[in-house]
Amino acid sequence: MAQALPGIKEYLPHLAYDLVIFGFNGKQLKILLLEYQNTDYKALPGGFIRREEDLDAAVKRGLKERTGLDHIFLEQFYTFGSLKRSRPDIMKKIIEANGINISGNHWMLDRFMSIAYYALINFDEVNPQPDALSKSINWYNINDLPTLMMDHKEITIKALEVLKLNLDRKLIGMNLLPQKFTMKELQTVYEIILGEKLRRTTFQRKMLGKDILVRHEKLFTGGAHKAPYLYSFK
Amino acid sequence: MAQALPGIKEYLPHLAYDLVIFGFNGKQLKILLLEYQNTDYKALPGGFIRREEDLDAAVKRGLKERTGLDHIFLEQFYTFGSLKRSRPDIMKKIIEANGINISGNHWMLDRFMSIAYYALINFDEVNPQPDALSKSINWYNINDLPTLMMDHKEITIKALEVLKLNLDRKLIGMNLLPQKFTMKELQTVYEIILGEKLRRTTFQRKMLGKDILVRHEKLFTGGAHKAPYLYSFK
DNA sequence: TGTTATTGTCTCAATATGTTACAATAATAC
DNA sequence: GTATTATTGTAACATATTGAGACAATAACA
Repeated sequence: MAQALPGIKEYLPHLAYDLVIFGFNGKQLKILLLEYQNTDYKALPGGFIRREEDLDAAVKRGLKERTGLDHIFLEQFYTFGSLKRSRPDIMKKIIEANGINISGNHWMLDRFMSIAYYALINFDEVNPQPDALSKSINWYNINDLPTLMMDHKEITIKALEVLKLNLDRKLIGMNLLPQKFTMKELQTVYEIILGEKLRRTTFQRKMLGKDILVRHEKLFTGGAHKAPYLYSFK
Repeated sequence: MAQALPGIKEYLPHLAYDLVIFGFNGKQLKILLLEYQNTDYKALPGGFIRREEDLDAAVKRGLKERTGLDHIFLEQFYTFGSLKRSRPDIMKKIIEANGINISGNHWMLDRFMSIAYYALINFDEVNPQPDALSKSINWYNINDLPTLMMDHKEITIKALEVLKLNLDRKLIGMNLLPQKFTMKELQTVYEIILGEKLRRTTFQRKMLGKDILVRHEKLFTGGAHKAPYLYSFK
Protein backbone atom coordinates (compact mmCIF):
# COMPACT_ATOMS: atom_id res chain seq x y z
CA MET A 1 0.00 0.00 0.00
CA ALA A 2 3.05 2.28 0.29
CA GLN A 3 3.12 4.93 -2.39
CA ALA A 4 5.50 7.63 -3.57
CA LEU A 5 5.13 11.15 -2.22
CA PRO A 6 5.10 14.05 -4.67
CA GLY A 7 8.67 15.04 -5.61
CA ILE A 8 10.19 18.41 -4.80
CA LYS A 9 11.44 18.62 -8.37
CA GLU A 10 7.91 18.63 -9.65
CA TYR A 11 6.29 21.12 -7.26
CA LEU A 12 6.99 24.57 -5.88
CA PRO A 13 8.15 24.40 -2.26
CA HIS A 14 6.38 26.23 0.59
CA LEU A 15 3.24 26.72 -1.52
CA ALA A 16 -0.09 24.95 -1.46
CA TYR A 17 -3.67 25.74 -2.22
CA ASP A 18 -6.83 24.85 -0.32
CA LEU A 19 -10.35 24.55 -1.66
CA VAL A 20 -13.62 25.37 0.06
CA ILE A 21 -16.10 23.60 -2.20
CA PHE A 22 -19.68 24.69 -1.50
CA GLY A 23 -22.71 22.66 -2.50
CA PHE A 24 -26.42 23.09 -1.86
CA ASN A 25 -28.75 20.12 -1.51
CA GLY A 26 -31.98 22.08 -1.68
CA LYS A 27 -32.07 22.62 2.08
CA GLN A 28 -28.59 23.16 3.44
CA LEU A 29 -25.25 24.61 2.44
CA LYS A 30 -22.46 22.04 2.63
CA ILE A 31 -18.73 21.79 2.00
CA LEU A 32 -16.53 18.88 0.97
CA LEU A 33 -14.06 17.57 3.54
CA LEU A 34 -11.43 14.87 3.27
CA GLU A 35 -10.86 12.35 6.02
CA TYR A 36 -7.30 11.11 6.21
CA GLN A 37 -6.48 7.41 6.46
CA ASN A 38 -6.14 6.05 10.00
CA THR A 39 -6.42 9.44 11.67
CA ASP A 40 -9.22 11.63 12.95
CA TYR A 41 -8.07 14.56 10.88
CA LYS A 42 -10.59 16.20 8.60
CA ALA A 43 -9.35 18.74 6.12
CA LEU A 44 -10.16 20.88 3.13
CA PRO A 45 -9.12 19.43 -0.21
CA GLY A 46 -5.88 20.96 -1.41
CA GLY A 47 -2.72 20.40 -3.36
CA PHE A 48 0.54 21.72 -4.70
CA ILE A 49 1.46 23.82 -7.72
CA ARG A 50 3.67 22.35 -10.43
CA ARG A 51 6.77 24.33 -11.23
CA GLU A 52 5.59 24.96 -14.79
CA GLU A 53 1.92 25.48 -14.11
CA ASP A 54 -0.18 28.59 -13.56
CA LEU A 55 -1.60 28.90 -10.06
CA ASP A 56 -5.16 28.98 -11.37
CA ALA A 57 -4.49 25.91 -13.50
CA ALA A 58 -3.21 23.96 -10.51
CA VAL A 59 -6.34 24.77 -8.52
CA LYS A 60 -8.63 23.87 -11.43
CA ARG A 61 -6.77 20.59 -11.78
CA GLY A 62 -7.29 19.82 -8.08
CA LEU A 63 -10.95 20.75 -8.27
CA LYS A 64 -11.45 18.42 -11.20
CA GLU A 65 -9.66 15.58 -9.42
CA ARG A 66 -11.97 15.88 -6.41
CA THR A 67 -15.26 16.57 -8.19
CA GLY A 68 -14.83 15.38 -11.76
CA LEU A 69 -16.17 18.75 -12.84
CA ASP A 70 -14.83 21.39 -15.18
CA HIS A 71 -16.00 24.95 -15.79
CA ILE A 72 -17.06 25.58 -12.23
CA PHE A 73 -17.36 28.88 -10.43
CA LEU A 74 -13.99 29.23 -8.71
CA GLU A 75 -12.48 32.26 -7.04
CA GLN A 76 -9.38 32.99 -5.06
CA PHE A 77 -10.16 34.77 -1.80
CA TYR A 78 -7.15 34.88 0.51
CA THR A 79 -3.61 33.69 1.11
CA PHE A 80 -2.84 32.36 4.55
CA GLY A 81 0.76 32.95 5.51
CA SER A 82 1.26 32.91 9.25
CA LEU A 83 4.14 30.89 10.62
CA LYS A 84 2.06 28.96 13.10
CA ARG A 85 -0.32 27.59 10.49
CA SER A 86 2.33 25.10 9.37
CA ARG A 87 2.28 21.93 11.44
CA PRO A 88 4.94 19.46 10.28
CA ASP A 89 4.02 17.15 13.19
CA ILE A 90 0.49 16.74 11.84
CA MET A 91 1.64 16.35 8.25
CA LYS A 92 4.07 13.67 9.35
CA LYS A 93 1.36 11.72 11.16
CA ILE A 94 -0.93 11.85 8.16
CA ILE A 95 1.72 10.62 5.78
CA GLU A 96 2.94 7.89 8.13
CA ALA A 97 -0.64 6.77 8.74
CA ASN A 98 -0.66 5.92 5.06
CA GLY A 99 2.26 3.56 5.58
CA ILE A 100 4.79 5.87 4.03
CA ASN A 101 8.15 6.68 5.58
CA ILE A 102 9.11 10.31 5.45
CA SER A 103 12.38 11.90 6.49
CA GLY A 104 12.31 14.78 8.94
CA ASN A 105 13.57 17.28 6.37
CA HIS A 106 11.21 16.30 3.58
CA TRP A 107 9.84 19.36 1.74
CA MET A 108 6.27 18.46 2.62
CA LEU A 109 7.11 19.10 6.27
CA ASP A 110 8.36 22.64 5.59
CA ARG A 111 6.52 25.82 6.23
CA PHE A 112 3.64 26.37 3.77
CA MET A 113 1.61 29.31 2.61
CA SER A 114 -1.79 28.38 1.35
CA ILE A 115 -3.65 30.24 -1.35
CA ALA A 116 -7.33 29.61 -0.69
CA TYR A 117 -10.10 29.40 -3.29
CA TYR A 118 -13.78 28.71 -3.00
CA ALA A 119 -15.87 26.87 -5.55
CA LEU A 120 -19.63 26.64 -6.02
CA ILE A 121 -21.05 23.47 -7.46
CA ASN A 122 -24.34 21.83 -8.16
CA PHE A 123 -24.66 19.22 -5.45
CA ASP A 124 -26.45 16.70 -7.66
CA GLU A 125 -23.88 16.63 -10.44
CA VAL A 126 -20.87 15.64 -8.41
CA ASN A 127 -19.34 12.35 -7.37
CA PRO A 128 -16.50 13.35 -5.05
CA GLN A 129 -13.23 11.42 -5.06
CA PRO A 130 -10.79 11.24 -2.12
CA ASP A 131 -7.13 12.05 -2.72
CA ALA A 132 -4.12 9.75 -2.34
CA LEU A 133 -3.77 10.19 1.42
CA SER A 134 -7.42 10.13 2.43
CA LYS A 135 -9.91 7.35 2.92
CA SER A 136 -13.06 9.33 2.12
CA ILE A 137 -14.49 12.64 1.04
CA ASN A 138 -17.88 13.75 2.24
CA TRP A 139 -20.31 16.63 2.43
CA TYR A 140 -20.64 18.40 5.78
CA ASN A 141 -23.28 20.90 6.74
CA ILE A 142 -21.72 24.36 7.08
CA ASN A 143 -23.56 24.90 10.35
CA ASP A 144 -22.39 21.64 11.84
CA LEU A 145 -18.75 21.16 10.91
CA PRO A 146 -16.46 18.68 12.66
CA THR A 147 -13.12 19.82 14.08
CA LEU A 148 -10.87 20.69 11.19
CA MET A 149 -7.14 20.27 10.83
CA MET A 150 -4.75 23.18 11.38
CA ASP A 151 -6.26 26.50 10.27
CA HIS A 152 -8.88 24.98 7.96
CA LYS A 153 -11.73 26.22 10.12
CA GLU A 154 -10.44 29.77 9.80
CA ILE A 155 -10.16 29.33 6.04
CA THR A 156 -13.74 28.07 5.84
CA ILE A 157 -15.09 30.97 7.87
CA LYS A 158 -13.31 33.46 5.67
CA ALA A 159 -14.68 31.71 2.56
CA LEU A 160 -18.20 32.06 3.90
CA GLU A 161 -17.66 35.73 4.66
CA VAL A 162 -16.46 36.39 1.13
CA LEU A 163 -19.36 34.38 -0.27
CA LYS A 164 -21.74 36.57 1.69
CA LEU A 165 -20.16 39.77 0.43
CA ASN A 166 -20.25 38.53 -3.16
CA LEU A 167 -23.75 37.14 -3.00
CA ASP A 168 -25.56 39.86 -4.90
CA ARG A 169 -22.67 41.07 -6.95
CA LYS A 170 -21.86 37.72 -8.53
CA LEU A 171 -25.24 35.99 -8.81
CA ILE A 172 -23.98 33.15 -6.75
CA GLY A 173 -27.29 31.28 -6.67
CA MET A 174 -26.69 30.37 -10.26
CA ASN A 175 -23.86 28.04 -9.38
CA LEU A 176 -25.39 26.29 -6.41
CA LEU A 177 -28.77 25.42 -7.92
CA PRO A 178 -29.81 23.04 -10.67
CA GLN A 179 -30.59 24.62 -14.01
CA LYS A 180 -34.23 25.05 -13.11
CA PHE A 181 -35.33 25.94 -9.60
CA THR A 182 -38.19 27.48 -7.68
CA MET A 183 -38.22 30.91 -6.11
CA LYS A 184 -38.30 29.28 -2.70
CA GLU A 185 -35.09 27.35 -3.42
CA LEU A 186 -33.38 30.52 -4.54
CA GLN A 187 -34.54 32.25 -1.39
CA THR A 188 -33.23 29.42 0.76
CA VAL A 189 -29.77 29.77 -0.81
CA TYR A 190 -29.78 33.46 0.03
CA GLU A 191 -31.02 32.86 3.55
CA ILE A 192 -28.37 30.30 4.37
CA ILE A 193 -25.51 32.33 2.99
CA LEU A 194 -26.65 35.55 4.62
CA GLY A 195 -27.56 33.74 7.81
CA GLU A 196 -30.94 35.44 8.15
CA LYS A 197 -34.56 34.93 7.17
CA LEU A 198 -35.80 37.03 4.27
CA ARG A 199 -39.30 38.28 3.57
CA ARG A 200 -40.91 36.19 0.86
CA THR A 201 -42.73 38.96 -1.00
CA THR A 202 -39.84 41.41 -0.94
CA PHE A 203 -37.39 38.77 -2.08
CA GLN A 204 -39.61 37.69 -4.94
CA ARG A 205 -40.18 41.25 -6.11
CA LYS A 206 -36.49 42.05 -5.93
CA MET A 207 -35.42 38.98 -7.88
CA LEU A 208 -38.07 39.38 -10.57
CA GLY A 209 -37.17 43.06 -10.85
CA LYS A 210 -33.52 42.29 -11.60
CA ASP A 211 -34.35 40.94 -15.06
CA ILE A 212 -32.08 37.95 -14.61
CA LEU A 213 -34.63 35.15 -14.41
CA VAL A 214 -36.64 33.30 -17.05
CA ARG A 215 -39.93 31.73 -15.99
CA HIS A 216 -40.69 28.21 -17.15
CA GLU A 217 -43.42 25.62 -16.52
CA LYS A 218 -44.83 24.95 -13.08
CA LEU A 219 -43.45 22.30 -10.78
CA PHE A 220 -46.03 19.85 -9.43
CA THR A 221 -44.58 18.20 -6.39
CA GLY A 222 -47.73 16.54 -5.10
CA GLY A 223 -48.18 19.06 -2.31
CA ALA A 224 -51.69 20.18 -1.45
CA HIS A 225 -51.12 23.74 -2.55
CA LYS A 226 -50.52 25.99 -5.52
CA ALA A 227 -47.59 24.81 -7.65
CA PRO A 228 -44.62 27.19 -7.94
CA TYR A 229 -43.08 28.21 -11.25
CA LEU A 230 -39.65 26.98 -12.20
CA TYR A 231 -37.04 29.58 -13.12
CA SER A 232 -33.62 29.58 -14.72
CA PHE A 233 -31.03 32.33 -14.98
CA LYS A 234 -30.90 34.25 -18.24
CA MET B 1 28.77 50.48 -5.10
CA ALA B 2 28.37 46.70 -5.38
CA GLN B 3 26.21 45.23 -2.61
CA ALA B 4 25.13 41.79 -1.49
CA LEU B 5 21.85 40.34 -2.76
CA PRO B 6 19.43 38.82 -0.23
CA GLY B 7 20.44 35.21 0.51
CA ILE B 8 18.24 32.22 -0.24
CA LYS B 9 18.87 30.95 3.27
CA GLU B 10 17.17 33.96 4.72
CA TYR B 11 14.07 34.17 2.49
CA LEU B 12 11.38 31.87 1.17
CA PRO B 13 11.96 31.04 -2.50
CA HIS B 14 9.34 31.74 -5.20
CA LEU B 15 7.44 34.12 -2.95
CA ALA B 16 7.27 37.88 -2.91
CA TYR B 17 4.83 40.59 -1.96
CA ASP B 18 3.92 43.80 -3.74
CA LEU B 19 2.46 46.94 -2.24
CA VAL B 20 0.04 49.40 -3.77
CA ILE B 21 0.40 52.37 -1.44
CA PHE B 22 -2.36 54.93 -1.94
CA GLY B 23 -2.12 58.53 -0.86
CA PHE B 24 -4.39 61.52 -1.32
CA ASN B 25 -3.01 65.04 -1.67
CA GLY B 26 -6.34 66.80 -1.29
CA LYS B 27 -7.02 66.74 -5.01
CA GLN B 28 -5.80 63.46 -6.51
CA LEU B 29 -5.29 59.84 -5.61
CA LYS B 30 -1.69 58.74 -6.01
CA ILE B 31 0.45 55.65 -5.55
CA LEU B 32 4.11 55.20 -4.72
CA LEU B 33 6.37 53.78 -7.44
CA LEU B 34 10.04 52.89 -7.37
CA GLU B 35 12.37 53.73 -10.21
CA TYR B 36 15.24 51.28 -10.57
CA GLN B 37 18.82 52.45 -10.98
CA ASN B 38 20.00 52.94 -14.57
CA THR B 39 16.85 51.52 -16.14
CA ASP B 40 13.50 52.88 -17.22
CA TYR B 41 11.64 50.35 -15.12
CA LYS B 42 9.05 51.62 -12.70
CA ALA B 43 7.62 49.20 -10.21
CA LEU B 44 5.52 48.76 -7.12
CA PRO B 45 7.44 48.50 -3.87
CA GLY B 46 7.79 44.91 -2.77
CA GLY B 47 9.96 42.41 -1.02
CA PHE B 48 10.54 38.90 0.22
CA ILE B 49 9.35 36.96 3.24
CA ARG B 50 11.83 35.74 5.80
CA ARG B 51 11.71 32.05 6.54
CA GLU B 52 10.74 32.65 10.15
CA GLU B 53 8.41 35.57 9.65
CA ASP B 54 4.64 35.81 9.28
CA LEU B 55 3.51 36.98 5.87
CA ASP B 56 1.72 39.98 7.35
CA ALA B 57 4.78 40.89 9.36
CA ALA B 58 6.96 40.85 6.26
CA VAL B 59 4.62 43.20 4.45
CA LYS B 60 4.38 45.54 7.42
CA ARG B 61 8.16 45.59 7.60
CA GLY B 62 8.37 46.51 3.92
CA LEU B 63 5.73 49.19 4.30
CA LYS B 64 7.62 50.74 7.18
CA GLU B 65 10.91 50.66 5.24
CA ARG B 66 9.34 52.59 2.35
CA THR B 67 7.17 55.03 4.30
CA GLY B 68 8.59 55.16 7.81
CA LEU B 69 5.07 54.59 9.05
CA ASP B 70 3.55 52.04 11.38
CA HIS B 71 -0.07 51.26 12.15
CA ILE B 72 -1.31 51.95 8.66
CA PHE B 73 -4.41 50.56 6.98
CA LEU B 74 -3.07 47.53 5.10
CA GLU B 75 -4.99 44.74 3.46
CA GLN B 76 -4.15 41.74 1.34
CA PHE B 77 -6.24 41.61 -1.82
CA TYR B 78 -4.92 39.01 -4.26
CA THR B 79 -2.12 36.58 -5.05
CA PHE B 80 -0.75 36.69 -8.56
CA GLY B 81 0.51 33.31 -9.70
CA SER B 82 0.62 33.00 -13.45
CA LEU B 83 3.75 31.57 -15.01
CA LYS B 84 4.25 34.39 -17.44
CA ARG B 85 4.32 37.07 -14.76
CA SER B 86 7.88 36.02 -13.82
CA ARG B 87 10.48 37.72 -15.99
CA PRO B 88 14.01 36.64 -15.01
CA ASP B 89 15.41 38.66 -17.92
CA ILE B 90 14.03 41.87 -16.43
CA MET B 91 15.12 40.97 -12.90
CA LYS B 92 18.62 40.27 -14.18
CA LYS B 93 18.84 43.65 -15.92
CA ILE B 94 17.71 45.48 -12.81
CA ILE B 95 20.24 43.73 -10.60
CA GLU B 96 23.11 44.12 -13.07
CA ALA B 97 22.23 47.80 -13.55
CA ASN B 98 23.11 48.15 -9.86
CA GLY B 99 26.60 46.85 -10.61
CA ILE B 100 25.96 43.41 -9.10
CA ASN B 101 26.90 40.16 -10.81
CA ILE B 102 24.24 37.50 -10.62
CA SER B 103 24.47 33.90 -11.78
CA GLY B 104 21.82 32.57 -14.15
CA ASN B 105 20.43 30.15 -11.57
CA HIS B 106 20.22 32.62 -8.70
CA TRP B 107 16.98 32.23 -6.72
CA MET B 108 15.90 35.79 -7.45
CA LEU B 109 15.63 34.83 -11.11
CA ASP B 110 13.23 31.94 -10.39
CA ARG B 111 9.53 31.94 -10.85
CA PHE B 112 7.71 34.10 -8.26
CA MET B 113 4.20 34.34 -6.94
CA SER B 114 3.34 37.71 -5.53
CA ILE B 115 0.92 38.32 -2.70
CA ALA B 116 -0.43 41.81 -3.21
CA TYR B 117 -1.50 44.24 -0.49
CA TYR B 118 -2.79 47.77 -0.60
CA ALA B 119 -2.14 50.43 1.98
CA LEU B 120 -3.81 53.78 2.63
CA ILE B 121 -1.73 56.57 4.05
CA ASN B 122 -1.95 60.22 4.85
CA PHE B 123 0.01 61.89 2.07
CA ASP B 124 1.40 64.62 4.29
CA GLU B 125 2.89 62.39 6.95
CA VAL B 126 5.17 60.33 4.76
CA ASN B 127 8.71 60.72 3.55
CA PRO B 128 9.17 57.81 1.13
CA GLN B 129 12.48 55.96 0.94
CA PRO B 130 13.73 54.02 -2.12
CA ASP B 131 14.91 50.45 -1.66
CA ALA B 132 18.39 49.04 -2.23
CA LEU B 133 18.01 48.59 -5.97
CA SER B 134 16.18 51.78 -6.87
CA LYS B 135 17.28 55.34 -7.31
CA SER B 136 14.02 57.01 -6.31
CA ILE B 137 10.51 56.58 -5.07
CA ASN B 138 7.77 58.98 -6.07
CA TRP B 139 4.06 59.63 -6.06
CA TYR B 140 2.22 59.11 -9.33
CA ASN B 141 -1.33 60.12 -10.11
CA ILE B 142 -3.50 57.04 -10.40
CA ASN B 143 -5.06 58.43 -13.57
CA ASP B 144 -1.74 59.10 -15.22
CA LEU B 145 0.57 56.20 -14.45
CA PRO B 146 3.79 55.52 -16.38
CA THR B 147 4.42 52.13 -17.95
CA LEU B 148 4.95 49.66 -15.14
CA MET B 149 7.19 46.63 -14.95
CA MET B 150 5.85 43.12 -15.55
CA ASP B 151 2.26 42.73 -14.28
CA HIS B 152 2.38 45.69 -11.90
CA LYS B 153 -0.22 47.60 -13.88
CA GLU B 154 -2.61 44.68 -13.51
CA ILE B 155 -1.91 44.55 -9.78
CA THR B 156 -2.61 48.28 -9.46
CA ILE B 157 -5.89 48.04 -11.35
CA LYS B 158 -7.04 45.19 -9.15
CA ALA B 159 -6.09 47.16 -6.04
CA LEU B 160 -8.23 50.05 -7.19
CA GLU B 161 -11.16 47.74 -7.88
CA VAL B 162 -10.95 46.29 -4.39
CA LEU B 163 -10.60 49.76 -2.89
CA LYS B 164 -13.79 50.76 -4.68
CA LEU B 165 -15.68 47.74 -3.40
CA ASN B 166 -14.49 48.33 0.15
CA LEU B 167 -15.07 52.08 0.14
CA ASP B 168 -18.25 52.22 2.19
CA ARG B 169 -17.72 49.05 4.14
CA LYS B 170 -14.35 50.03 5.60
CA LEU B 171 -14.56 53.83 5.96
CA ILE B 172 -11.57 54.25 3.76
CA GLY B 173 -11.65 58.03 3.77
CA MET B 174 -10.37 57.93 7.31
CA ASN B 175 -6.98 56.66 6.23
CA LEU B 176 -6.41 58.93 3.29
CA LEU B 177 -7.30 62.24 4.90
CA PRO B 178 -5.65 64.32 7.60
CA GLN B 179 -7.24 64.13 11.03
CA LYS B 180 -9.50 67.08 10.29
CA PHE B 181 -10.97 67.60 6.85
CA THR B 182 -13.85 69.33 5.11
CA MET B 183 -16.90 67.62 3.67
CA LYS B 184 -15.71 68.58 0.21
CA GLU B 185 -12.38 66.80 0.73
CA LEU B 186 -14.18 63.68 1.89
CA GLN B 187 -16.43 63.85 -1.14
CA THR B 188 -13.42 64.21 -3.43
CA VAL B 189 -11.88 61.03 -2.01
CA TYR B 190 -15.11 59.19 -2.73
CA GLU B 191 -15.40 60.62 -6.21
CA ILE B 192 -11.89 59.68 -7.24
CA ILE B 193 -12.09 56.14 -5.93
CA LEU B 194 -15.53 55.54 -7.40
CA GLY B 195 -14.60 57.31 -10.61
CA GLU B 196 -17.81 59.33 -10.72
CA LYS B 197 -19.19 62.67 -9.61
CA LEU B 198 -21.46 62.58 -6.58
CA ARG B 199 -24.28 64.92 -5.69
CA ARG B 200 -23.16 67.34 -3.01
CA THR B 201 -26.39 67.48 -1.01
CA THR B 202 -27.00 63.74 -1.08
CA PHE B 203 -23.43 62.97 -0.13
CA GLN B 204 -23.49 65.39 2.77
CA ARG B 205 -26.79 64.04 4.07
CA LYS B 206 -25.57 60.45 3.80
CA MET B 207 -22.30 61.09 5.61
CA LEU B 208 -23.87 63.12 8.42
CA GLY B 209 -26.55 60.46 8.78
CA LYS B 210 -24.01 57.71 9.38
CA ASP B 211 -23.11 59.04 12.81
CA ILE B 212 -19.39 58.63 12.17
CA LEU B 213 -18.31 62.25 11.96
CA VAL B 214 -17.61 64.87 14.59
CA ARG B 215 -17.98 68.50 13.61
CA HIS B 216 -15.29 70.96 14.68
CA GLU B 217 -14.51 74.61 14.05
CA LYS B 218 -14.80 76.23 10.66
CA LEU B 219 -11.92 76.43 8.22
CA PHE B 220 -11.21 79.90 6.88
CA THR B 221 -9.16 79.53 3.71
CA GLY B 222 -9.40 83.10 2.49
CA GLY B 223 -11.89 82.27 -0.25
CA ALA B 224 -14.69 84.72 -0.90
CA HIS B 225 -17.43 82.41 0.32
CA LYS B 226 -18.93 80.70 3.33
CA ALA B 227 -16.34 78.75 5.33
CA PRO B 228 -16.87 74.99 5.63
CA TYR B 229 -16.80 73.10 8.91
CA LEU B 230 -13.95 70.75 9.66
CA TYR B 231 -14.81 67.17 10.58
CA SER B 232 -13.00 64.21 12.02
CA PHE B 233 -14.02 60.56 12.29
CA LYS B 234 -15.43 59.40 15.59
C1' DT C 1 -22.41 98.07 0.73
C1' DG C 2 -22.76 95.11 -3.17
C1' DT C 3 -20.73 91.00 -5.48
C1' DT C 4 -19.15 86.32 -5.74
C1' DA C 5 -18.47 81.51 -4.71
C1' DT C 6 -19.47 78.03 -1.60
C1' DT C 7 -21.79 75.85 2.19
C1' DG C 8 -25.57 73.93 5.22
C1' DT C 9 -30.14 72.78 5.18
C1' DC C 10 -34.90 72.40 3.70
C1' DT C 11 -38.52 70.73 0.58
C1' DC C 12 -40.74 67.99 -2.68
C1' DA C 13 -40.48 64.26 -6.05
C1' DA C 14 -39.10 59.78 -7.39
C1' DT C 15 -37.60 55.04 -5.98
C1' DA C 16 -37.09 51.42 -3.18
C1' DT C 17 -38.36 48.53 0.56
C1' DG C 18 -41.36 46.77 4.47
C1' DT C 19 -45.84 44.91 5.50
C1' DT C 20 -50.33 43.21 4.99
C1' DA C 21 -53.88 41.33 2.37
C1' DC C 22 -55.96 38.30 -0.72
C1' DA C 23 -57.13 35.63 -4.67
C1' DA C 24 -55.41 31.50 -7.25
C1' DT C 25 -54.21 27.25 -7.17
C1' DA C 26 -52.87 21.66 -6.34
C1' DA C 27 -53.60 17.83 -3.78
C1' DT C 28 -56.50 15.40 -0.54
C1' DA C 29 -60.57 14.19 2.33
C1' DC C 30 -65.29 13.63 2.28
C1' DG D 1 -68.36 17.31 -7.07
C1' DT D 2 -67.21 20.25 -2.75
C1' DA D 3 -64.74 21.65 1.33
C1' DT D 4 -60.11 21.87 3.34
C1' DT D 5 -55.26 22.91 3.50
C1' DA D 6 -50.75 24.86 2.47
C1' DT D 7 -48.39 27.58 -0.53
C1' DT D 8 -47.78 30.81 -4.28
C1' DG D 9 -48.15 35.15 -7.12
C1' DT D 10 -49.34 39.67 -6.96
C1' DA D 11 -51.57 43.86 -5.58
C1' DA D 12 -51.97 47.63 -2.31
C1' DC D 13 -50.55 50.66 1.02
C1' DA D 14 -47.12 52.52 4.36
C1' DT D 15 -42.56 53.76 5.34
C1' DA D 16 -37.79 54.74 4.27
C1' DT D 17 -34.24 56.17 1.21
C1' DT D 18 -32.38 58.82 -2.45
C1' DG D 19 -32.54 62.40 -6.29
C1' DA D 20 -32.94 67.12 -7.52
C1' DG D 21 -33.68 71.78 -6.83
C1' DA D 22 -34.12 75.92 -4.06
C1' DC D 23 -32.46 79.15 -0.89
C1' DA D 24 -30.62 81.56 2.96
C1' DA D 25 -26.12 82.19 5.34
C1' DT D 26 -21.84 83.37 5.08
C1' DA D 27 -16.33 84.97 4.03
C1' DA D 28 -13.57 87.62 1.41
C1' DC D 29 -13.02 91.30 -1.65
C1' DA D 30 -14.05 95.28 -4.77
